[in-house]
Amino acid sequence: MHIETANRDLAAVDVDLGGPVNLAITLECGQVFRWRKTAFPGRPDLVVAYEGVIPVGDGRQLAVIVGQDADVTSKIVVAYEPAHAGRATHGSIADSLKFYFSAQDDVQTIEESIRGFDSVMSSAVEQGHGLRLLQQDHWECLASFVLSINNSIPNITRIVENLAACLGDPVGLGRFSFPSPDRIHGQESAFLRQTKCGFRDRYLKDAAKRVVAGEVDLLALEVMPTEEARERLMSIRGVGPKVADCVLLLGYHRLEVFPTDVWIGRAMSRFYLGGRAVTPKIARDEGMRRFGPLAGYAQEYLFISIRNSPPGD
DNA sequence: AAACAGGTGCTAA
DNA sequence: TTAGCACCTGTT
Repeated sequence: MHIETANRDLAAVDVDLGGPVNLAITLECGQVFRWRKTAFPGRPDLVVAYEGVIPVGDGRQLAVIVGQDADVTSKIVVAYEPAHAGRATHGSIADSLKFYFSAQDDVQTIEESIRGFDSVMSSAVEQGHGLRLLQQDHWECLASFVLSINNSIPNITRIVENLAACLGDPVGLGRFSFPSPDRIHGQESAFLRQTKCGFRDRYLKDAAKRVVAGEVDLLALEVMPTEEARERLMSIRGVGPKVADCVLLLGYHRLEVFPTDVWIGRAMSRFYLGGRAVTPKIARDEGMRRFGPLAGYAQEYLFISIRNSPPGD
């Protein structure tokens, strides 16, 4: 398919993920920081649309617009600028999207299983229906969650976008790639501060340095046992238990991990630990024990649920 | 405009 | 082992 608009030439491809997807929930739940709400050009029927940047193989990135109609189905439509697609073909771009959106996850079954735990999770799944845990680029995920330390989602988004604009390459739609570790490692701290990353500049640089030096081999982590990979990630300054768990879940699709931030801590305390204040470690252990191999999805539903109705509301 | 939100590293008990 | 503090930016 082909779309002509006033100032750009877009190609479009339909993608079926084989199970429900809700783009708004998936792209705005805080697992990823590169997507913005937009209008899908020439397709007023696609009332939900987001513009972002995804990996398309060989370390290349491409700006895309993804859209869906008002219903939560398994179908999305993807548009991109062919001029920026490089060697990626129509078909390979569709495949890249299937991978990114974890088409291999049977989310229908996952939702049913987690619903079955109790009324808390049943309500949480209802609110998060169509959520998909993504499979993001390893480095972008690691860097993004280093930037998430003691920071809010709008702020993280702003910094990531600044980094791309300052140090990335054009990937279409006026967007820029997320800069590689060596690009970031080469920058002065004073320069990085311009992106508003604040005190996280040295953490970001340490992460970049360790990756460039091969001391943290992001590809090798793929085949490492989760606990070992976690320890390796935590050897980076600025990567503690929460950031490591986010990278394992969202960059390596280790669905058994249960990242525990203050919100999840509150949720676990309120719903499962008798309301008493608990350490993040206790909350995490309880989450992993309860939800086992589905802990990652459970965590995200819980996050959506607790943020919809915070304690003391 | 002062208070607040948010993980991690570091130092002190 | 853990408690308490500093770190930066943006919002209320």
